[in-house]
Amino acid sequence: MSKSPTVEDVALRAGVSRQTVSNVLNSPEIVRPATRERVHAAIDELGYRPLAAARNLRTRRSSTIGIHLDPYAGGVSGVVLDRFIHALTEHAGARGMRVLVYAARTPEEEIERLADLSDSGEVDAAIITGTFHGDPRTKWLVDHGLPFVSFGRPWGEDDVADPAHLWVDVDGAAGTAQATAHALAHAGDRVGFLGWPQGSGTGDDRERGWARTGGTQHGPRLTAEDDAQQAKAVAAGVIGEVDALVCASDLLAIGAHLAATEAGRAELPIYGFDNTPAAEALGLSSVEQLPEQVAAGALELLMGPTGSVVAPRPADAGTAHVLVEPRLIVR
Amino acid sequence: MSKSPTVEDVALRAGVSRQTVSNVLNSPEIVRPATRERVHAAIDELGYRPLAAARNLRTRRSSTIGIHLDPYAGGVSGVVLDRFIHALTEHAGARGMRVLVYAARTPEEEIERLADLSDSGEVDAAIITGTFHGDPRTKWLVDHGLPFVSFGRPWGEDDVADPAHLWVDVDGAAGTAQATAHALAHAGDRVGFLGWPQGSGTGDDRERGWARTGGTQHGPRLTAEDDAQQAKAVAAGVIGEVDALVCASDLLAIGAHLAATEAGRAELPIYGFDNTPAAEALGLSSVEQLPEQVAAGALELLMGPTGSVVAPRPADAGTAHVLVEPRLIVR
DNA sequence: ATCCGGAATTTGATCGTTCAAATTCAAGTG
DNA sequence: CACTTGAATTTGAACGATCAAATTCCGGAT
Repeated sequence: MSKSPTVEDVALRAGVSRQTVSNVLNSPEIVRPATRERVHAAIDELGYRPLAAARNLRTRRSSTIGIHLDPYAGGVSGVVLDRFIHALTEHAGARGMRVLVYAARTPEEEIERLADLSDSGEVDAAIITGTFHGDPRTKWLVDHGLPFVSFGRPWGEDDVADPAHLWVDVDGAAGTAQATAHALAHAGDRVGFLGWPQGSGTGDDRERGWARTGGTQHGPRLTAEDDAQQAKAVAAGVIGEVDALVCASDLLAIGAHLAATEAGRAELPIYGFDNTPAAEALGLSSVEQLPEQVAAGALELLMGPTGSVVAPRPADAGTAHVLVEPRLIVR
Repeated sequence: MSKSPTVEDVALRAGVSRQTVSNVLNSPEIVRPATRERVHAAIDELGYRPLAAARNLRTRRSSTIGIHLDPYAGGVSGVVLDRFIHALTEHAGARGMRVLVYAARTPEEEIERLADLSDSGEVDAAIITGTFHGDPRTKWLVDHGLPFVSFGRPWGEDDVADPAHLWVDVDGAAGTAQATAHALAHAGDRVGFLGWPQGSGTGDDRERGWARTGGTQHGPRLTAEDDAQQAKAVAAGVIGEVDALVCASDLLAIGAHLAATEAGRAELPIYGFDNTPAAEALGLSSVEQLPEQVAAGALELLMGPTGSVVAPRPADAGTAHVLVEPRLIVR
């Protein structure tokens, strides 16, 4: 295995200078077409690829985005994050970006990782997930000057009119609203809601969609932790009194489904959230988050509509976020 | 934001030379303790971190491992890969390695990505998943000289005595054997097996565990594609004739569970594989793959028991693989 | 006092790329 | 034909770290 060719080797072969080769790769439009072709030919013949480290050193850019990998919590919803990361990787690749994953178990540890990656220049930007009100990570990132987008809005403030930073999210209320409307149209008036205990931004948001679509008028509102057995127990009490149940997560929906089945009402329409493989396997309707669109939105906020370098959009009112409308999958 | 300090700044501050600072970071043992402390103090005061690009350029190493991210196939088993990647990221971090993910939809596209990452020096090694007999990726990797480990053995040859490359895997047969033994001990003699159509290395391996533990003697052997509805249909025919069902995947197990429930035998012991959240939610027993151990094994093959640079173990007979014994989770 | 040898530290060179400035080229103008 | 102008191309320097070789330091033997 001989050592790989450098820009100099290509230049020699094409009868031009280093810089012209570099220009062909980075600013093709300023190179005369005939020259450009000659250089391309040389590149192909030698199988040349720029060494990332050298380029990164000179340009002080890594063209890499860091993203946190949640510890396995046992919850169903990890799937959404996984699909998001996958979509992000694909979109990033199309824009000449790479995706580096890092692990951390606490927000503090995550800040330490981010400091590593940022100061050593390994990432140009980060994407954080599962933000909450008063999240130390967002403050640190803003102070530190590392461009970033959060998947999940910065609950607590008016995050649309006065955003603290860039964010992407799924419009949970719109999702449960779709589910509720579908239930009202096809199942009956008594549409209940099974959600999480109050206080989580995401959960409250999803409940809002049900409430504003008329759910409160006829159906009960139940609460359980995100656990199938607990959901089953809670749901069991109302199976006879509802025509349908809208749930804040697939896990809750599975619990409700188990309760319905035991009560002999297996056909009771139940709507989950996240459209996980489990919901699909059980034949439950579910709200699909469309992680692909979220990923595209995140990159757009970080890099502009078509750019191939990180150039975050300013966090101005109304334009600092992407809110994706989810889609109900009926089964 | 002033520009970040370099090794020179630290040296100046500590009253030593560049190289000594470098030595403190890379070969602390050759630096006199007093000097070492002085340098460390300077590093802390300035908040210095080595610039990865510069180091990578000089050392011709990236300390990064590339791993493929599967496209979302809709299957339950993605969870295992996700947990594997998470564990890999944690272990890698502890050894000073980073994990870069890349996306590809076909083996050919994956080879193209690997060529990119390898030739541009962005990764020092790769981990590929879902290998099959005659996989073009392994041949390419071997020819190209990029160190790698496959998650999944190179089915087809005698991969233990005459391994073509390094690999890690979970002992599927051992897993179904555990499940079968448990069923025989607690449920009854008639233990059936619900697997995939013959021909997939993984599936055949899992069936083998059931067969060799005595399953064939008393229970039926069924086949379905990895789809809950199909599994349900197939299982429905034998619910009355078995005391337990061992399945090749959680998705099959869910299908079987649905069939059992409809037939009024909801309590029929059913064993899945992968221990996905869905199985947990439904209260099904399942074989847990222990992706954490697989990840540790992969790194050990690539970097030795404690090393912090990529130095793959030679692919010799008997020592070129790590086969993890899975664990049955009883519910 | 001088010399020796290993440990500790410093110096000079280099990795491959792109930036910034300088140079050459080609076409048009007076 | 010399002269301008803008486009195309080349040259020299720099990014920040580590390697390899050279140098200094220091205690012990002569």
